[in-house]
Amino acid sequence: MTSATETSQTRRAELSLREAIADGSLGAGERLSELTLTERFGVSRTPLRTALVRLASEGVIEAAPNGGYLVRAFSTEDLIDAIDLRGVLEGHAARRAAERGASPRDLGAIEALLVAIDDLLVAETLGEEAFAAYVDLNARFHAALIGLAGNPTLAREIERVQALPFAGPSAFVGVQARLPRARSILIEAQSHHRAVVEAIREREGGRADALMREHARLARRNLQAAITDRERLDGLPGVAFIRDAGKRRA
Amino acid sequence: MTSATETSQTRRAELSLREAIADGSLGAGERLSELTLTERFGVSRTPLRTALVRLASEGVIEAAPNGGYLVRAFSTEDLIDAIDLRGVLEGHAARRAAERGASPRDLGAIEALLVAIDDLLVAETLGEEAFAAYVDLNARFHAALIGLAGNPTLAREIERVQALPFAGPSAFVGVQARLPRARSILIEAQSHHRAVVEAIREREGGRADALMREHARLARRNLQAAITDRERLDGLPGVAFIRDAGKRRA
DNA sequence: TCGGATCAGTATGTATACATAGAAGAGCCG
DNA sequence: CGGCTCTTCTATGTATACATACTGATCCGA
Repeated sequence: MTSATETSQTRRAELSLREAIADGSLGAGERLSELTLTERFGVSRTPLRTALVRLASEGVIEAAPNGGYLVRAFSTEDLIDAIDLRGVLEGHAARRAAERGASPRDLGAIEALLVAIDDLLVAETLGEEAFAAYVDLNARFHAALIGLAGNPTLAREIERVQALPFAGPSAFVGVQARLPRARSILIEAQSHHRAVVEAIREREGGRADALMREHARLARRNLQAAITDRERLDGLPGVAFIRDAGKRRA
Repeated sequence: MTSATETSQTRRAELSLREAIADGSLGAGERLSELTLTERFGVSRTPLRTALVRLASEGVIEAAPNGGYLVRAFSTEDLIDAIDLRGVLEGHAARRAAERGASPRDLGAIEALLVAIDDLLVAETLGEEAFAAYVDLNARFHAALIGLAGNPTLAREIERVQALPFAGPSAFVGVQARLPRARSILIEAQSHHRAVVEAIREREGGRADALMREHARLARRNLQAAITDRERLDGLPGVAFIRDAGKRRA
């Protein structure tokens, strides 16, 4: 293998495709021309098609009826559904973690993440880098929480739902960076984090479940705030997806 | 296109592969040789590889670290996790259906399925064909129920979880065909069906949720019965998957 | 002028050729 | 006799060639 880049062509095609869709340079509903994409990404059709099949099975793109693929368009309702679904799945993960019990070591690791997030939030205002750090820590917290459930199947499904960028744990936190009450929303989120860890420690499964569902509603709230203030959105990751898809199955 | 079979090579490869895995002729953990499969299925490597990528993204097979694919091996715990996950997702679907309300027309359609199932269960003993009819009606009931939630994202995820054959709505009902209390278990399942439709009609979201979770436990009970009576299993769909996968991620 | 049909261009689905990396076996050395 | 290494072979990942089906436009006829 050419150790120059040390990455397979398929991976390159997949990452390039994901990026192009996430940043909106391939817009929602747009038809994907294989030939165009091959020269744009510098790979041949074979690895590109592999990437297309993968993204299609994730739901980021969809197969057109008469061949080819389209960038999937999501309606506002679709986004809400996906966010709620994440809440349900993470809620179940938290419940299972509480029921089966977490080791002091695992609890310690996750609490260390909470302390790190606290450290970020003591500042009065949060700059770009602080937000980036928050997004990173938040993602790690959620991953750790899911790990506590000890259920690889569940973890896999959550990962899949999050493959839709707007459904990730930090979806639309970027909205908060441009809102005056940014910090207060993050503080509320962190409050949920602390409470769910406590619930897991105390083996309160129902409470842990409810907390994570409510936690997902924060993302939904951000989404709705963003919709009412549409111009605020430009350039935010995941925004490229928001376009009312024509028909919604009844 | 060759109208002889009127089906794409990719679809043929995918179906053949699924079937070979489900019936156990490709056993859990087995390495998949592309060349062997191409001549076995009568397709070339390109559509076969497309099918492999698809099944890998579904979790039926997995990519080997150094290239190629393996039939995925599932431990008993994995099966339980998948069944529980289905319960959580279907429970959420039922809850949403109850909360948003179902039209009399939709409720009528789903109740017609219940009546059809009732008709099957009045017989004292159930033959092979009655079981087949039950499996079909049961699958349609579950599909209709999920449809009532009006959430395509959720429906899609449930479909994905069920792609693991042992997690489908009728998983391990075949076990019941060989158990003395076969009919009584089906009657209990049907009781759940009726109750959940009633809960949806009465907009009792929490009840509907709990019922579907409990309903999934029936499959789990069947699974456990099957495990204790392992020899009873042979030839059952989904059984080919049961093989304790070596390590389970902590 | 509008509708339809035919034809050209193009894109996708499929097959196959090629290169490289991993695996297996044989031979050599200790 | 055992272990290590080299070689050969095979399988996968990638590139490309080919065939067919769809898309679009243009031309003809009503």
